[in-house]
Amino acid sequence: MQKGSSGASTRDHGLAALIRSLELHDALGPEERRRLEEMPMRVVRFAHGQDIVREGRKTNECGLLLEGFAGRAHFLENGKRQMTAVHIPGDFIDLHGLLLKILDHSVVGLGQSSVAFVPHEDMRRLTENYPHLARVLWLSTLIDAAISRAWIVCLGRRSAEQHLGHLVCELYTRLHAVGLIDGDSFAFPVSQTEVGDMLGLSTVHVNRTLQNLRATGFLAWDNQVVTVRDFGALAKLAGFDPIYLNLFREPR
Amino acid sequence: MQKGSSGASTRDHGLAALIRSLELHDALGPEERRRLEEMPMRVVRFAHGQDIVREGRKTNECGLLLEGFAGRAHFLENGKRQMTAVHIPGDFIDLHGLLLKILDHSVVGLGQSSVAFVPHEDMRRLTENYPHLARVLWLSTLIDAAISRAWIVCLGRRSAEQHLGHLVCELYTRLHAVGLIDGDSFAFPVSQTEVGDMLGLSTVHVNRTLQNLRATGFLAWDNQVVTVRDFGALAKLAGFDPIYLNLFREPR
DNA sequence: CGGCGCGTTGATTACTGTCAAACGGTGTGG
DNA sequence: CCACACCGTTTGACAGTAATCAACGCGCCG
Repeated sequence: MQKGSSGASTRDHGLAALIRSLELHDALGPEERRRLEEMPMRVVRFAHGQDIVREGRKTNECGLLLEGFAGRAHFLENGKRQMTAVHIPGDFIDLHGLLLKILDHSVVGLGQSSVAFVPHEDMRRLTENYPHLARVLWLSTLIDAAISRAWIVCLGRRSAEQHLGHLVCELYTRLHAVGLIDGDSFAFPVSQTEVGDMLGLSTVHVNRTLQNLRATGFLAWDNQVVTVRDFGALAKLAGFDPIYLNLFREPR
Repeated sequence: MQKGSSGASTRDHGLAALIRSLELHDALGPEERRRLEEMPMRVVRFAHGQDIVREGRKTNECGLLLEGFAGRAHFLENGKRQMTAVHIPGDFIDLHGLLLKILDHSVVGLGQSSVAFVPHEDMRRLTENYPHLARVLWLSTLIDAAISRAWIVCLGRRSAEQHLGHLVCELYTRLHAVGLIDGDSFAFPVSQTEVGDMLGLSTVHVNRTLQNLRATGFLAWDNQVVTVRDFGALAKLAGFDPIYLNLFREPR
């Protein structure tokens, strides 16, 4: 873990990502926005694979992902690993730690990432004084939960091809919503082994499944860059319906 | 759906279940408890398999499960079904609907159940005026999310035997925490097909997996009654660690 | 040059789904 | 009271999916 030499620009950039991310679901008032901007935060950069938050630890800060990706990783007795979520810039990676106290999983960096840590007491004060902001933050954890349910459905009842396609659709849609899609592609700095940990598949099978998907022509995935050639067709193949991401503004 | 002829006793009983359930994680103040008890609610009974909340519907009430079980059910294009959670008495079954507005899944009754519906505006007022109570309610949705993550881990990386064992451990632990375990067993009024929809398995495979588990002697499961003969051994087999259920009181 | 991580391929094994059928209990109609 | 249909459980045979084991190629870096 390296202390962030990154100055105010990373901070401002990340804050903008958070606010944009929250405002996907409901507009914030100027006062709410100002309070968020005033939050004290400590920016830290992480290399690929580093633990951002470690399982079982009592935390006293919330991590806000500024750049890069992060995954929630659960480790089993037998050494296997299962990821349960992927976070993108603007996401709180452990907002649930604010109330859960002890986390049952780690959060690891995917690619180079930077995270702003905000003390729990500041978050707490914010939620106590600004009930609407508290609801929007609550909502963001509810959407995380909705994404978890979608993962359960994919794991339980979809084919490997559908599941991998669904993951791409999910990431594409979420990244697109916060303006992080470049043309029709995005960098996704993870190995096929790590994709396997997201989908609950072996590395070998991820490789073969990916080949099948590439053969459809709906997407390309090379050198850790994913290109969605035909989103509609991919979404149909994967049974992806973005409704669960709640990407519409509405008073909450 | 039948209107509840059930009088005040069902209501009081269910309210007690809610408060006991919330107080598993943090004590409530007398004022908070009183406010909860004053909530207007409409009690409705459901038969097995009935929809309690229907997918895609805009709701204006939250359902609080008073008696019986309920499952969150997602339906796929091909007619398959995957359940993503099981609720027990004292749980809000769609508290997330308060902020999500549109639900991406249905909630179906498992066994005969009764549900108290509370208008969103009352819930909203409660959370605005009582920030601590809001946090405890938020926490309850975070624990639901933690349970979802555990399901993902089971689906992705555990054997069918472990997964089924984990489900039994989860239910046993949660029911025990609210005093709903009778001796060392509990009624679980679902068919093996429905268990399959929880575990992402076919009915036939549920049957065979269950036989394997019965053969260990750690549990019995007959006539929809589950008996846990050796919880420690079952938990070890299933890799079950109750930490994620947050069953300890702490200021939140 | 040699080691290493990652992607890829082939062969084999294990797990799980599907199809089909039988069994037992329950409720209904004759 | 019995015949029958229905539902859930159970069993067997078979097919399909995914894990495992092993090996190879390629690019990168010391």
